[in-house]
Amino acid sequence: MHDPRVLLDPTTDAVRKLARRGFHLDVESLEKLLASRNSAIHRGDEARAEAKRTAAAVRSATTEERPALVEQARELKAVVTAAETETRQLEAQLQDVLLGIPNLPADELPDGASDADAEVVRSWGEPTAFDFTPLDHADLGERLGILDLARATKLAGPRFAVLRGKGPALERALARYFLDLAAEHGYLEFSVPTLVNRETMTGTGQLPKFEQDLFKTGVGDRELYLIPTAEVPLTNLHARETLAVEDLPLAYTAHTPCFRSEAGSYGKDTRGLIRMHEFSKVELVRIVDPARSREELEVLLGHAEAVMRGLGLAYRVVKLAAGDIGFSAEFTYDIEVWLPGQQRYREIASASDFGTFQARRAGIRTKAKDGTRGFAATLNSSGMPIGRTLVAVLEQGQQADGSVRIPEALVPYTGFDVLTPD
RNA sequence: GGAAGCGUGGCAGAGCGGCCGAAUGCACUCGCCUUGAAAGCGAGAGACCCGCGAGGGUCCGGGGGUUCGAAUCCCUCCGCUUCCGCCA
Repeated sequence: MHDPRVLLDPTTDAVRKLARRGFHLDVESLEKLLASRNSAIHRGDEARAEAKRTAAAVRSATTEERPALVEQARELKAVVTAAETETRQLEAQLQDVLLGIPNLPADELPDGASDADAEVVRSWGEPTAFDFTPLDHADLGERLGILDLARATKLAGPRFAVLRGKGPALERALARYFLDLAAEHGYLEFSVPTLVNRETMTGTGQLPKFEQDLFKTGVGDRELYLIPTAEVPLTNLHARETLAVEDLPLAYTAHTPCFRSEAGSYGKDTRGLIRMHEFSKVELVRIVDPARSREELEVLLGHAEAVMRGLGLAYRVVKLAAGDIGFSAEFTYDIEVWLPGQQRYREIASASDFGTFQARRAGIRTKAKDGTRGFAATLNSSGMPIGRTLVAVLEQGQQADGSVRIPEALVPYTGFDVLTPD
């Protein structure tokens, strides 16, 4: 969420920045709304101050003066109540408007609105060359007997997966490897709820605008949302808290299931494990001094890249286009892994700098030694999703005989170094 | 799910319906003292909102009510603790 005064300050250049992501900022109506809210607050404050003085006067008043003062106090109270009602309404309106305004994309991002407009920053590793026609992970998985998508559909519908045998073992190995790397990089591991309340979802920006992307559960009058990523609980751990600047950066990680409705992606990636309603992921979150957020993003990206390099997976890093970054982000790098089955790079992780946007929503405040107060900056990156990494491991590791070579770094976790067809 | 109790500042813990944003202690900040530290002494210090500022307002779990006036009274919701039941 933006500070409306900053947003309306011409030097912020918000209108132009938001236009890059196709959002039209209605400056006039926002200004009007802000001004009327402020004047309602002011009016209420004035009347309340007067009412307090009058109430104090009642006490020392003589019996004759008393009735008139009491009457006056009653009238003032009516004014206060009216101003408060108006303030509440205007405040709610302002909140509605502000919660719907996306973050300002950084100027360094390329123009454009799709992944085709992303700018390649660097590539690592060679797209695997095969002297046979590589299979995609779905075929590989079925042949190896570790993946059963048909039965998953029977259980829950499309976009769910069943893994069997060495499949789940590999999943578990990946998760442990990711978590161990995260620990090496200084991340504190958490185990968090995967079902969270509305406020938490609002803090990181999933709500109110993207309700249709989430799964929701309800029992009686209770409503909880299934997290689409551990970013949500991890970032909100410090919601409505004040953090000492000298304690930053905080680096947190968690391995959780993630649930996404994938509304609006009908027909996309219908095959295999690329786009699931449920998948598991190790997430990395950093809560940092906003003055250092862009440097911290580089650090975070480095940690995510280390995972890919550790597994020996060919990948590239791209800078997303201004119109393609998420609602809450101001800068995003994607890591794209090479998928031989598709003969292209596919997104596997996003590393984003949210500036103070999420912190304002969630109320993650900072206090410096000299007493200066502000909001923290939040960052996050996958580090990595288990399913998509498994896809890459299978596809990049496949061999002519239909077996799959397991990356060396994983062998200590799996206890096997090759997957062979049943 | 049933019963009882409790929710006050970073923590602990006072608080007759007006003099309470709130005693006191600890922790904290700055001075003095000390070779240094501790102790001791002195001073200071809450958060949030509106305002260029002066200043004003809000906040004693949340919401509502009574009253000229509520941390204090009433209702309600939430949370915590203990006991019972149920369960992994």
